[in-house]
Amino acid sequence: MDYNELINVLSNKGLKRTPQRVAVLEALYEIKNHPSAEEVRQKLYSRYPSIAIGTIYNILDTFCEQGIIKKVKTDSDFVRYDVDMERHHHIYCENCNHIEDYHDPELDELLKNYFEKKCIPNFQIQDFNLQIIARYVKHQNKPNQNK
Amino acid sequence: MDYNELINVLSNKGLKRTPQRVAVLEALYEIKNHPSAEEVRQKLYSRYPSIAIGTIYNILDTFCEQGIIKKVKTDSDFVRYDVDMERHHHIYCENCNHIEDYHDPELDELLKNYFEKKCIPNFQIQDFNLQIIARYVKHQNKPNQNK
DNA sequence: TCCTATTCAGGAATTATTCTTGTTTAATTA
DNA sequence: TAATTAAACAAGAATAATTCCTGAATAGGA
Repeated sequence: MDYNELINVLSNKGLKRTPQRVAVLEALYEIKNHPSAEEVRQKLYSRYPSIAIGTIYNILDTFCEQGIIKKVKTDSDFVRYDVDMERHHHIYCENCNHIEDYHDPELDELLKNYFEKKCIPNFQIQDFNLQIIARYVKHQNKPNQNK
Repeated sequence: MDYNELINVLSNKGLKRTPQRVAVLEALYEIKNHPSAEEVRQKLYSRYPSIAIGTIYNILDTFCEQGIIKKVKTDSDFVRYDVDMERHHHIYCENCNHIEDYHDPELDELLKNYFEKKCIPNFQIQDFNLQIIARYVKHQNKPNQNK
C-alpha cells in the first residue's frame, strides 16, 4: 500500500494527515499478524524512533472508532489489532500466540442462513465471528495426512 | 450448589479444600455473568472481607489449569471467567458489557460436520467457539418483532 | 500567511495482574 | 491426637499495559 492509498484511508474518514498516523497505518498494513501497540512501536522504530507510545495508543483508538481497524479478542493481557476489515474468522494457535486469519464465505453464508431461521430471543444479531482453536501442524512437502 | 458439591469439585481435581477456594468457587457459581477477579472479590466481600486480591488471582488461575473454569476472551483490559464448562458460545451485547451464554447443540453439530468436510491446511482443529455480537432488544410482554 | 482546533511528546498516573516473603494451614502420617 | 511438611495464603511491593495530563507543535482552513 503506497503513500497515496494510506492518506486516502485517512481523508476518507475525515482524519488529519499527520506523519504519525500515516506511519502507524503503514506499519499496520506491513505487519500481517495482529500486532499489539508495542509491536507497532517496534515496527515503526527505525523510521520513527521519536513517536510516543501514548500517541500510538491514541491513534489506534482513533482508527478503531473510525472503523479502519478492529480490536481482536484474546486471553492475554494486552490488546491486539487487525487491519483486515472484511468479514473473517480467526484461528488461535494453541502452541504459540499466533492468530491466523480465516476467510470462508461459504461458512459465513451457512451461519447467516442458520441464524436467519433460528432467532435468538431478545437479541438482534449484528455480527458473528468464529474462533477456531487449533494446533499448528507442519506438513511434509508432499501433502499427506501425517504429523 | 451446596457445600458438599463445592468440595467435591475441588477434591475431584486434587485440590486442597481451603476456605478461600470454597468461597471463590461458590461466588463463581452464584455470579452468573462472567465475572472478573474484582467482581469475585466484591461478591465475596460480605462473607470474606479479608481475602487478598492476589489470592483470588491465584485461585482463578488454578481453577483454569484444572479445567474448573475458563477465561473468556473480550476486548476489554481485564480478564473475565466462565464456570460453564459445557460447549457453548457467547453473545456479546453491543450496548453494555454483558456476555450471555448461548447453548446450541444443533449449531455445534453443524460446525463439526462443516469442518470435518472442510479441513484447514496446516491446522488441526481442537475446538471452536462462536462470538455473536448482538444488540439487546427488550420485548413487549407479547412476543412480537418490534423494538 | 495566519489562526485555531486538533494532535503530539513526554512523563506522570492508573489499573489489572504478578511476584515476593514470611506466616499459616490442610492433609498426611506417626 | 499430635507432629510434619508441602501447599496455600496475606500483605504489599513490583510490573506492565494503558490512560491521562499539560504544554508545545502542526495540519488544514480562512
